[in-house]
Amino acid sequence: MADQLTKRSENYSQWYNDLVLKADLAEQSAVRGCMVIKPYGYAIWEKMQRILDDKFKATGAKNAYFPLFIPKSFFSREAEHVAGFAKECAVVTHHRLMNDPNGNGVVVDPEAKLEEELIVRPTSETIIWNTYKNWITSWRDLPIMCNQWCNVVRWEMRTRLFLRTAEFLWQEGHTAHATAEEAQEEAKRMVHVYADFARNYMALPVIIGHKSPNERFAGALDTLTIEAMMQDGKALQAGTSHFLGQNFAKSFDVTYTDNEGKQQYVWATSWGVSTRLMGALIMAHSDDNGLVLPPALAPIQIVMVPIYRKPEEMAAILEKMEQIKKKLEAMGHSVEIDSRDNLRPGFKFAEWELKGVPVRLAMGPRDLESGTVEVHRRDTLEKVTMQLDGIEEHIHGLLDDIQKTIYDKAFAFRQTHVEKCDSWEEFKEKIGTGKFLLCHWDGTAETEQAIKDETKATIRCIPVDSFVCEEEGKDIFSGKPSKGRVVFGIAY
RNA sequence: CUGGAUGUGGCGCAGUUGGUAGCGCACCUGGUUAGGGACCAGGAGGUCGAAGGUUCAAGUCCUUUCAUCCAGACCA
Repeated sequence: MADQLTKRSENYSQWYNDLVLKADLAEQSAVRGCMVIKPYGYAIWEKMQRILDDKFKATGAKNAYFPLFIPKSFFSREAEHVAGFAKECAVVTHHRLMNDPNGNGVVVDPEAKLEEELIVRPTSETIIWNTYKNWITSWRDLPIMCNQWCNVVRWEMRTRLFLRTAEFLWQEGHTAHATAEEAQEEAKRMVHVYADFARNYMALPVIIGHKSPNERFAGALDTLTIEAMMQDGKALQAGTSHFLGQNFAKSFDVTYTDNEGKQQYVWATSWGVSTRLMGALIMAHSDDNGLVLPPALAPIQIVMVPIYRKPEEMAAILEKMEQIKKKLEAMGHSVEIDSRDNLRPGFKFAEWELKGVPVRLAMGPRDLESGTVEVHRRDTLEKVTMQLDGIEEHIHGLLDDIQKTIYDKAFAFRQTHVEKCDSWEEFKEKIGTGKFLLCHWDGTAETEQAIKDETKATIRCIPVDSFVCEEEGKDIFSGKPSKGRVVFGIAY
């Protein structure tokens, strides 16, 4: 009996959850709101990490590591920042356990109360800026560009595998610059690094843009974002890069002496992407047969399934497969031969499809005789029988083609789900149907909030590289003058 | 925190008017199978989220509590 996924149309959330579980990516942990990332899921994350890390280093950033615990007092320094995170912080108050005098197991030792509570980092701006203070004295020390790969904790009320867990893995870059221009340039550069990664590796068309003041990172002067559209038409913020101005420098008193001998506050940026990217990957490309992984991120790019009756057949097929595998690996591809002999081919086909492996090769006695192999591509589910001769080159090209096809499909989907809208009535009707709407906005937080209250829609971004529309118009809600259109959507 | 629901072998579920647990999948053994999620036979595994109560007897009734899920508010 086929172990089918819930159809997408019925309940997208349920479908997504089933997908994550059944594709063996992750599961809910026994710890509230946390997630266990399983080896196959983690392999995807590792691949993402490796690619991103190389890109960061190419911009001059260096990896570092800062503490998990942040003294509570650090949070009181930057008012806006604490307001943004205060409601979702885990706090360490004690440092010791003891046996319960009443015999009820182990309890917290009341004697071991911390003088000052420690906050489990929800993000590291505060502790990093407290550290940067000691690293920066002269203009010659700048810029400083550090990135750290770590976990952070945000005590969310409702959690969702990969998209919003209490603890998640991410990368956070924190840079310090001598001038505002340089910092703004850095923030801009990093959002483009993210967009490039999303588009070329995740096969995810994203919109680059500025966040509206309401949606900005707590403590930022400007937040740049990449916004992706999922298959249900909802928006997912996939990465952000912030221009923090001098807010943190002033809060933590980080100054340098410029080349004229004057004391100046430094300018800051921070940028990050998280395991949420995996959620984006899953929701953007998967179908009812399971995951569809872009070859650039698939832990296994090619799987080979032998079909046989007798041991001699199996030996002969496996030998052929090993030859192909070697050649493919020499070309830089990851290959797996599924030689498990307790499972039938049909079962293996279904299982590897569920896991999203881009290309599957099947070879049986018939192929052995005719010198052929069956090539199946995950994205279109097409199957062709081909001559073995030159098969490696064909697969090499096929992987590129799959990568492109997945992107094109997601791109076409988004293009048909974005439209201009100039009537409030129309807006209310269409926004819930899984679309991004390009609308005029008067630039005020009040209007944005009013629209959100009434429709749940938020300004996903003020686009800068696609859907840019800087024409005069009237705000869709208030009717006040507007200088251009922004992207509205319902977000995850 | 508000509203709704659910907690029974690893997973998904059933359990009638209370009479101390059953099914499917998965698992183990043996055999037959193998080009789209195999079949037969045998086998192992739970004391029903937790605590308390009613009763001769509780998965089933009552009270309390905890946890999870869904929808809100919040968020990457």
